[in-house]
Amino acid sequence: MILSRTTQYAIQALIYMATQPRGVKILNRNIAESLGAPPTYLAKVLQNLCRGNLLYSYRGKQGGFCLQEDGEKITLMQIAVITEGHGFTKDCVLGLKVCNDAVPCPMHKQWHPIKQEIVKLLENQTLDTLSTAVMSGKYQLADLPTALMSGLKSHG
Amino acid sequence: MILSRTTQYAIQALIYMATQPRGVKILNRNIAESLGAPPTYLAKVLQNLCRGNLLYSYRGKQGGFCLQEDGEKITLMQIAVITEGHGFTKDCVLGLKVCNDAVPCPMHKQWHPIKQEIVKLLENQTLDTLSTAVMSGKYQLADLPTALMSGLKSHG
DNA sequence: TGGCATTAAGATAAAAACATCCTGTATGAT
DNA sequence: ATCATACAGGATGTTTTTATCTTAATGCCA
Repeated sequence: MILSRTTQYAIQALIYMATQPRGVKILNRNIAESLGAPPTYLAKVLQNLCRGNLLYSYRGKQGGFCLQEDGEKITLMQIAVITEGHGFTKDCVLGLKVCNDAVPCPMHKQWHPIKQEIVKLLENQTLDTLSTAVMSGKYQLADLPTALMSGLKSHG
Repeated sequence: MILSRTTQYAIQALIYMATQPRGVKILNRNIAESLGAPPTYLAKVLQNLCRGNLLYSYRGKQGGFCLQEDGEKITLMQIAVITEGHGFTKDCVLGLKVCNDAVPCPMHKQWHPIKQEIVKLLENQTLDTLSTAVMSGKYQLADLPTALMSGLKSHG
C-alpha cells in the first residue's frame, strides 16, 4: 500500500468536496457518509487538512468545512505531504536510513525513476481533474456507489 | 512506504544470503547482525520464507538457513508475495475494495501503468543481480556499512 | 441571553505491525 | 546418553495506526 488509510481518506474527502458547489460549507457528517468513512476519524483528518491550509473550518450552526480559495488546484502531493509528512517520497525502498546517489542501496538506481513517476503523478493530479471525473459518473470515489451518486445528484 | 518493514527485512536477508558461498548454512544470528535487524523478529521472517519454499532450515548444531536450489533466481516479487500476501499489487491507490477497468476510481487509469512498472521491476530484480551488486562494494544492504563489509570480507 | 449545532482537542480504545520471550524439538558432537 | 546449539512455535509485550468518546470552544439564531 503506497498511501496510508489516513491519506486515502484525506484525498477522497477533498475530491468529494470539490464535487460540491464552491463556497458552500460542507458537514463532516455528510462527507463521512458519502465516503463510508468513520465520521470521528475523518473529523481528525479534516482538522489536519485545515492546519495544512487546504481547508477552512467554521464552527457553530451553519458551520462546516470549505475548500480553500483555488481549492481545485490542490494536488495529491500537497495532500500526501500533509498527512504522510515530508520526505515520504524520499524513503529507501529497502528501508535504509541513508540511501542516495552517493551511497545507494542495490535497488536505488532502479527504484529512483519509478519514484519520480509517482511523484510526478501525484503532483499532476488536481482536485479539479479528479472531481470532474467523479462528477461524470464514470468513476467511483468510495465503495458505496449508490450512496455517493445519490449524494451528488441531490446537489447538482 | 511501499514495502512493509517485514518485507524489507526479508529482502535484505535473502540478498545477504546470496552473497555468501552457496550451500553453506547461515545462522539467523549472523544475518541479523549483518543487517542490524532484531534477531528474534528476523527469525520469524526467515521461518516464513521457509514455509514459502525460498529457504531451507536445519536445526541443531551445524544448523542454519540455506537458500533453496536456484536461489539466485528468486525475484523480489516472489519474496513480497510471501510477506505481504497475494494481491498487494492489486490494491487500489485510493483504498477502494473494488476498483478495476470496469469500475474504476478516478485515479485508476493513471495509477495502473505505474503499478505495472513496479510489478515489472519487482519481477525482474533477482537475488543474483542484487547480491552481485552488493558484493561489488558499491551498494549498501544495511545502515551498518562497516559491519556488513567486514562480514563480506571475512567470507571472501 | 439561552439553546443548539458544529468544529477542536484531548483522552481512551481497538487493531495491526513490529518485536521479544520462553519453551519445545531436532541434531551434531562429546 | 548427554549436552550444547540452532530452528519452531506459541505467548506476550510494545509501538504505531486507526478509530471512538467526551468535553470544550465557537457561532448562529430565536
